[in-house]
Amino acid sequence: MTQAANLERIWRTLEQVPKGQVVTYGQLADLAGLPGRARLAARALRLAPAERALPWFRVIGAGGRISIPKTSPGYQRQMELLRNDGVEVNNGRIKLSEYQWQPDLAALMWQLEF
DNA sequence: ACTCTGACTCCTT
DNA sequence: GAAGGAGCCAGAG
Repeated sequence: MTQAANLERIWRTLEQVPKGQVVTYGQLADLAGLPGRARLAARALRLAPAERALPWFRVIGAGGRISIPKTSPGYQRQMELLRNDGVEVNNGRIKLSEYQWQPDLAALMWQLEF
């Protein structure tokens, strides 16, 4: 498995996340078939080509917290985008019990290609 | 080869 | 809660 392939898996998994729902870095890595590689998921987001228009803002830290420093401009941007999705964000926190993505089998079928 | 660093997590204070 | 430490993996210097 090359690194490029791992990034691709993460990106494709991220594309499945529907509007109004979120995933944590760890969950995204797990779903992409890369258990325990939350940091790789974070890196994948940073390296994601803009033209791909991935919903990077639907990825949050474990426990439902926005994982961007409050001092960074990206913090406010992510909150806006999430609220635009209809997701409630209170003081940088999101209720996972309500918004965490629960993928169905169909959404993960693409993985069988590997 | 080695040290640093990070859009991460988990566990302990 | 906040803070610190330890795994963690990859890229950068």
